[in-house]
Amino acid sequence: MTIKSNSVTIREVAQKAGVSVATVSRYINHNAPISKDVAERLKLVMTELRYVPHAAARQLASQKTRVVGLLLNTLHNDFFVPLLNGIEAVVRKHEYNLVIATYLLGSRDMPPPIGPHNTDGMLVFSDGLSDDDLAALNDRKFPMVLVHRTPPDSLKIPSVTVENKKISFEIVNHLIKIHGRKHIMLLRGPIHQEDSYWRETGYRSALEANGIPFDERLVLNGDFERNTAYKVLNEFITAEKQIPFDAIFTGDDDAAIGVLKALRENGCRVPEDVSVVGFDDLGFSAFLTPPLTTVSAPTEAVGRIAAEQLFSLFDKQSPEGVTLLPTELVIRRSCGCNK
Amino acid sequence: MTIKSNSVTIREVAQKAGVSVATVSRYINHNAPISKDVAERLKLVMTELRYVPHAAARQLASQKTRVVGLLLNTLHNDFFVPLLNGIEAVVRKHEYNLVIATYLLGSRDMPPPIGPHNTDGMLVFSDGLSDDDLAALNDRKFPMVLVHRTPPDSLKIPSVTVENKKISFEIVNHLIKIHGRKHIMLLRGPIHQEDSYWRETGYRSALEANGIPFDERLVLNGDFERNTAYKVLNEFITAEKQIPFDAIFTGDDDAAIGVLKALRENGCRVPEDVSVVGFDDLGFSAFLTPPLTTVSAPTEAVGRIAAEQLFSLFDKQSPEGVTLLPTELVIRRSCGCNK
DNA sequence: TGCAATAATGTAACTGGTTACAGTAACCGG
DNA sequence: CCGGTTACTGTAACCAGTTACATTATTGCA
Repeated sequence: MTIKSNSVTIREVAQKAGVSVATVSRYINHNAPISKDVAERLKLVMTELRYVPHAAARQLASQKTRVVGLLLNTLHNDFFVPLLNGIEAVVRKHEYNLVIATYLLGSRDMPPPIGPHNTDGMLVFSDGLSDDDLAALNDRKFPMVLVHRTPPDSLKIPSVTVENKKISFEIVNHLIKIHGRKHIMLLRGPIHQEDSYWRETGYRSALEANGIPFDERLVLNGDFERNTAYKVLNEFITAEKQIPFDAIFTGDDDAAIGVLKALRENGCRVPEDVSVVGFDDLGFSAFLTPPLTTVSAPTEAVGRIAAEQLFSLFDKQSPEGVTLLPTELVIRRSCGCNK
Repeated sequence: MTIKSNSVTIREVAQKAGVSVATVSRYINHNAPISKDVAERLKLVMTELRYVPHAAARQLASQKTRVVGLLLNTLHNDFFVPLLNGIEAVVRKHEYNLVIATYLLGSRDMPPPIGPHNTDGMLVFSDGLSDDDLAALNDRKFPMVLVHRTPPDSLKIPSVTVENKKISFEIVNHLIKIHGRKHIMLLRGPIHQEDSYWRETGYRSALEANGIPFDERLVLNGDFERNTAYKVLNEFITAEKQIPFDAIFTGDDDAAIGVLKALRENGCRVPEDVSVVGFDDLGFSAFLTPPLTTVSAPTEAVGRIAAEQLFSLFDKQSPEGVTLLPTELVIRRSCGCNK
């Protein structure tokens, strides 16, 4: 390429200030004493020349990218707004950069877009990475923190997530005990997704505890996404042979929106005919029609804590195992209560 | 530093495959012919060694980062979910990485976290950057596309945003003409923010067209954020001297949530006592209590198109000026209509 | 006063790729 | 059979920083 980089280099700064490049580098990184007048001179020269160190050169020489990655499988959920906010705030505080990438598990032909080659460590959300990839990176001592996922047994990777099972038991139990619901549908999240798994487990144990047989036909497969939720439920309702149901545990609030839409369009009243409950307590959930009974999850805190743990890994601190943040029931009107 | 980088280098690959590093590089970049058997050998060796090129080294040598940046002032709005999705999809398609950073205009002491030193170009959302910074970067021919903001007169930077004024006129006009509202409050977005400005302009012209005097006291300052909206409106309502109002144009749907909360808590019925209308038509807006009358904006398309324009700038294509995407009225129940 | 520790700075090797330049071998039309 | 392409490959300079090592000046303390 013949395009000359028009950016100012450290050597120009050094020359103009009458010092060596090493001194300039030390000044930039504050990692060695610099005499006061040299420091002042450098400060002047650097602002005058509008010098900004070339990131790639720094990264190559120092073997540090000052970048953390966030690997997801999707961004299609309002859930990610608080999560991102938590993460971004911490990353910014540490003066790092944040790279976001989605990586679908299907795409095994190409390597993940982020990893040791371009970040110092990363946050892996849910199924952003396969167990194998996780193990390979862990072998190379690449700093990682899992978010909404616990590590495979053999790997010691810190993990931050929320309590799913007990609270799912509670919310389903609430539908049964308080509202007398007996035909409770479960709208699952993605298969094999961990939150989805534990929420289902809680759901099943609530049924069992109340002597209600588990009915496979009342389990729908969603993906924590409102459009899918709408489509799946709509198909279910308009199917030929009707299976009666009187409540839906939607798995997450975003899907609840799709569920409410499908119910409304099919003339089902919420909560009179069908109770609906969600999970996450997103910002809008209190304002839905009707206000959504759900589980409040500290999503921003999850992001914040996960990011903090990643930075503590950078400082060679020991991993903290699984951090399970508490969740709590938020009773509103969509279950049948009349707050 | 004594920590040896444990990553595989191009030289190891070259040696193991019995070729020179130049050949390996050419194979990686597909920019020169490679004999078939060498290509096959390299493919094998690279997967066997799990070789991933060192991003910083590539960047330094090629003067390309393969990274695009997105600079925002905040992430606190569900609006950003579709925007991010649009952007991310395009970035991924081009096999680039996406860096996200928030940069508050107040922080003039430190330079923006992303720029020519670590990206090939960037998307600047709204007030993510000052006019001065914009001009400086533009002088250096740094590729940029503005999102939800038009460039200062003197700068030719492509810009992608949505039509605000005409549609704001229409929605306020609707409140007046159809519902007979006369004391319409405006909950502004951030001062000096462009969407906010044009929405206000549309609001004012609708008042004027209907012979309703503009009343400064009915203008509240928000920031397109639900908590602020709640706080500001709540203070207004509970203030000592009451100023009557019968409608609110909230400026955006996320703020509408805060507005609905404040109204509900103060015993105002929507839409009986007060009409509420928003802007953006976020995923949840159809499901609020009551369903929100709003303006649908093609936010995902904005992200997609802006990103595409950035990539076309990389190819030295000419900028496209201001791209103004159409918006349309979405009438639901919160204005008083009874769909 | 002498000697070690510390402060401040410079020289140059090194990071892991890309690519200009050069060179060899095979191919091709006349 | 010959000069000109074309296909393929290698050598080594270069990108813009960091840092080990060396050097000199200064300070502290016995």
